[in-house]
Formats: sequence, C-alpha cells, structure tokens
Amino acid sequence: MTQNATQPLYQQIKSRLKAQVVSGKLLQGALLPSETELAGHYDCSRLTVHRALRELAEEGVVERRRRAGTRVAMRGNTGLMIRLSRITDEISRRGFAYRYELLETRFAAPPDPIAKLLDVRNGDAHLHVRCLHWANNRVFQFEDRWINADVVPAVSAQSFEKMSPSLWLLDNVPLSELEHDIAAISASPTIAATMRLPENTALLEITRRSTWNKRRVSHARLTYPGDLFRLRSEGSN
Amino acid sequence: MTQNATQPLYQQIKSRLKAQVVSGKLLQGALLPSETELAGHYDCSRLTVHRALRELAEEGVVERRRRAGTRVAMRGNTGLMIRLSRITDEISRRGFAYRYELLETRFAAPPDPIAKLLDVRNGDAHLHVRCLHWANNRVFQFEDRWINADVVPAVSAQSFEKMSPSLWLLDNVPLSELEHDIAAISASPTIAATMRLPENTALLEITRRSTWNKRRVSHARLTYPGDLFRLRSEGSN
DNA sequence: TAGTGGTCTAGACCACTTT
DNA sequence: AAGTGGTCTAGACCACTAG
Repeated sequence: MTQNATQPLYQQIKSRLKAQVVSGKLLQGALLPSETELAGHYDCSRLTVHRALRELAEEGVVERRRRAGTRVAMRGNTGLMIRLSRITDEISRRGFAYRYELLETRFAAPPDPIAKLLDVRNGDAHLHVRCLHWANNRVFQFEDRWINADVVPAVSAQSFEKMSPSLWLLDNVPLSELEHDIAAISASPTIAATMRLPENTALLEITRRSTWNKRRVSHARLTYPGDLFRLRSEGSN
Repeated sequence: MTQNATQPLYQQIKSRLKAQVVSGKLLQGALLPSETELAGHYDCSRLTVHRALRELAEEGVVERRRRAGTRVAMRGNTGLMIRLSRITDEISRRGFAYRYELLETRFAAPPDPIAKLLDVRNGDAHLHVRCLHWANNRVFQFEDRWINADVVPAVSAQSFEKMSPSLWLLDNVPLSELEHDIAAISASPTIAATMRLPENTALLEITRRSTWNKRRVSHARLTYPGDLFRLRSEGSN
C-alpha cells in the first residue's frame, strides 16, 4: 500500500477497516490482527497502522487493550460533535443586534440543591446573577447563574453590569471542565414573565456545570425560546 | 524533558502549552514557536511535539497552517461532545421496558420541503415511516422519517413491522454522515395525540439528516417528551 | 511470561502557503 | 524561494495484562 496523493495512508487504512466493520465482514467483538500484522498486510510501518487504530478507537469504532488486542466495539454509540459558540457570535451570525441586560446580582446562600451541585457549605453566601441576552427585540437567552465565591473570589469585585458572567468566566477562569444537560421545558409563569414570552412556551434548557481543578466553579441554567435557538451538529460516523 | 513514568511526554507538553494559553502568557492569536524549535526546547523529537500540537488543534486550543505556523485559537468556541446511544440502550439503561410500535409505512411523494431536503425529484415516490418507541407505558420517542428510495432501494423490501427504520438504516447503510438540529417545540394537536400527551407539552425535537456518498439518504424528525429525555455531555475545555 | 499496544527517536520527503 | 506543518519509516524500549 503506497501513499496516495489525495489521502494519507493512515486515512486509507482507517476507511478500509471501517468499511469492513460496517459491511459486516468484521462483526462486533471480532478480534483484529495485531498492529504488526496489519503493518505487514498494508506494507507500511507499524506507527502508521497505530495511528489509524488509535483514531478508530477515539471514534468509538474499536476498543483496544494491551495484550488483549483490538476488537470491534459494541455498536450503537454514535458520537456526534456539537459546537456551541459564544452567544454574541451566535446572535451576530444571524444578523441580529445584541444587547445585554443585567437583572440582578446578589450575594446569598444558594438553595439546597444548588449548594449541593456547587459543593459548598450550606448557609455560605455565594454570587447569584440573573441576566438577559437580547437579539433585536426578543430575549434570546435567560441566564440564571450561581458562582462559587470560594473558588473564584475575584467575582466579588465584579458588577456584571456591562459584561455577562459567562463571558467573564470564560476569560478569567482557566481550563474549566464543562458538563451539560439539554432538555425541553415549558415556560413557568416566572420564567415566561422574565423572558417576555407567553406562559408554557417551549424552551430549550441547557444546564451547565463548570469545574476547575476538581472544584465546582459555577452552575448555570440557560433557557432559550425554542423557536429562536437551535443546536446544530455535523456528525462524523 | 524526559519521559516521566506517570505521563507521556506529549501529554506533558500539551498541558504546559495549554497552561500558557490560559494563564495569559500566550494571548489569543499569538504565534507559537515552530515544531522544530519546540522540539529543541523540550529536548524531544519533532514527532512528539507534533502530536501534542495536533491534539491541541483538534481540541480547538490552537489553529495550525503550513508555513503560517501555529497560533492560539480565537476563544469562545466551546466544543461539547454529546453521545447519542441507540434508543433501546437508552431506555434499558434507565430500567424501562422497551416496545416498538409501527404506525404507518407507505410510498408517497414527499411534500415540497422534504423533497428538497432529500434532494429528490418532485413527484417521485419515496418511503414514509411513522413509528413510536415506548418506555414502559409512555411514548419515549416519535419517529417520523422519509427514506430516499433511489439511494437505498432495499427499503422497498422492508416492512419495518418489527424493526425501526433508524436501527435498520444503522445496520444497512454504510458510513452515513449525520447532521442534527436540536430544538424545543410545543406539541401540536396532531403530535400530542400521536404521542399520547397533552397539547402544548414541551418536546425536544431532533431533526436528523443522513448522507451517504454525498447523496441524501434519509430525513427524520425525532420528538421526545421534554421531561423524559435529556441529552448529556461531558465537555473538555 | 510472552505478546500486545503505547510511546519515542532521528531522519526523511512532501505539500502547502506566505514572502 | 523558503520555512512551516503533515506524513512516513525502521527501529527501539516500555507498560500492561491475559494465559
């Protein structure tokens, strides 16, 4: 197997192996030849085969274990990549005018469930911020966020009058790990009033928990009008 | 820089570079040293540096171009990985009993918007399937799907009485590329009746277009009760 | 303990894009 | 034209783990 001008060798090997998996020549759980054998078969170096197999493993097509070898992964897991852009980009990309409005910022003891999620002592005061993101004359996002003041003491000096807490956190907290939940909910009377929407409007709700250095930094509930916001993804497999 | 017992070299390099980005030593848009220079700096081979930089690029931390070099990426784009599992796994994982119910399968000319999305001639007949996925005694997913009979002629022989079209496509169409839209909608009277839900219930709607060999294979609208279904993601950056 | 994958090297050639 | 990243090789040593 020689280097084709159009496609790298490891890519070609990936495609071939993938094709064998989906065509059924390699059933789920089937053992693949070792890297050395495949290198001989494709007449290339072991590293080239290794890269192909490593990427297939990252995509979830195969599973690898030392000594045990490489096996076709159990099917059914389709990984799809979704890219969320920062809200201002999202809005301007659609040609809308963006406006930020701070509703409230206060120090207070978070309610029990939030305290648990933030992993803070019950009764301690932390920062609660509520704000709106407007696109033209409609609310595009309602952000309801708690920030752990133990982990990010600098928030005390922030008013968030001009800059939303999500942007501020992005620029000021390093390397946070994120977890998301995405769900559809019906607008409660409170939320409906806040977002200037009719009651029971369908909303897309994204709950985001950020962690830094194994400590909970922030817990945010982001709600969007269902008709204004869509997540888009371009899948791989 | 020598190989540490606990962590691969390329990982250590990744972490160091990442740390420089988030600490502000490397500002957004800043040019990083070339692979050769970094290899000298970390006293390792160029390939090791290359792997570190390649993975940072995949994670969106840096952007690379030949001759132009490696630069710190523009911030604010948070990639989040969502894994969609096949519906039967999803339901059984929650301990519910799964049941599949076919509502209707017919050959017909798709309505204009669908015809456009499927990229088929107006008036040609294609397969339309509507079915339900039950979890215990509740509808977990309503699947409304059109399949391009030109691309997948084998569908003609399928009744889909026992097996849902999404599963069948997974097993019979190779390597399809997927695009998804995710939105929140309010249950219309028709959908509400089909899904046995009150009108205006908030629904999570996933629109999935699959492509094979640059031809549109299928267009599906999957709707879930908002309270029963959540997408979960564990992010990286 | 033997065989697998994981990592690393030193060197090489090529493709691409800015200068 | 020159310098960057992208790929590949042949060989090596190591870590892990199934038999």
